[in-house]
Amino acid sequence: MYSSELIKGTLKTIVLKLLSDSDKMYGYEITQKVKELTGGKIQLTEGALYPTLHAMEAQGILTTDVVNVGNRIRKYYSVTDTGKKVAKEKVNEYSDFIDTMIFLLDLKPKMG
Amino acid sequence: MYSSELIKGTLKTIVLKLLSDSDKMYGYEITQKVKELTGGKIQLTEGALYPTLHAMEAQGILTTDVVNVGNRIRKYYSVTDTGKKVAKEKVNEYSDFIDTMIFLLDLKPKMG
DNA sequence: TTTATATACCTAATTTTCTTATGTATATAA
DNA sequence: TTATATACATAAGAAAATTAGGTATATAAA
Repeated sequence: MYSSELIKGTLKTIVLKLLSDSDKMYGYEITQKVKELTGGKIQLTEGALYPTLHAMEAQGILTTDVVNVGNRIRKYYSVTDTGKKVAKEKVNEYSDFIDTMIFLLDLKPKMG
Repeated sequence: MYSSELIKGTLKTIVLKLLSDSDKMYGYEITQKVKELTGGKIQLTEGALYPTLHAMEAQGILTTDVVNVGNRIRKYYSVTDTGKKVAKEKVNEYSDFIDTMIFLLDLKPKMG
């Protein structure tokens, strides 16, 4: 787990990236996917995630689809057309930011 | 200029890196150096910088040396031995974090 | 000459964003 | 029957920044 201050400001970008690459995902699923993909290094907290999802829905970036699974509720989120633009902008901006930080901190990034 | 949320959480790391690579720097100088190195993409605000410098001094990470230049005051900051450790840890942690974000967002970092 | 910009420090109120804590409820494994 | 996992949500508080304001000197431009 990274110190919490590092993760600040990356939540929306991460969520939009994951949702852009899949048809739809629900909140809990997003937390688990991020945990899995980062080997537990990033664990989104529900207290941060849910309000952010609600805000992005209110902004027209996401739409929801509530589904009953057994007796439990699942609220699926999908990226709207507007949201897809926002997602690309966010990811591109973060990519540029990372390049700037790599230069500023004189880092050697690993290649894939 | 990046959207302000991205820069959140990186201030201490940036300041410690710059101070580690130079003998001493004063607050205003740090803002100008960061602006110069990033082509204006990152501009530290004094309202964030000065309280952070004071906090790091109180924590024993930095020491100060006040100098008169003409009739103006300059407060030079240097990294202590403890601070050098903290600086390395911060930069290493951020480096690791960037690798994780590159993987998570599926980015292609530029090489130096 | 006076006005704007740059240098150089600082703090306080507010806002943004997150953590922590709490709540509801079902399903399942120990 | 008790703990853990699933699945949603909100609210109080903390952390970290922005915005706005203050003091003061130096210099370039109008």
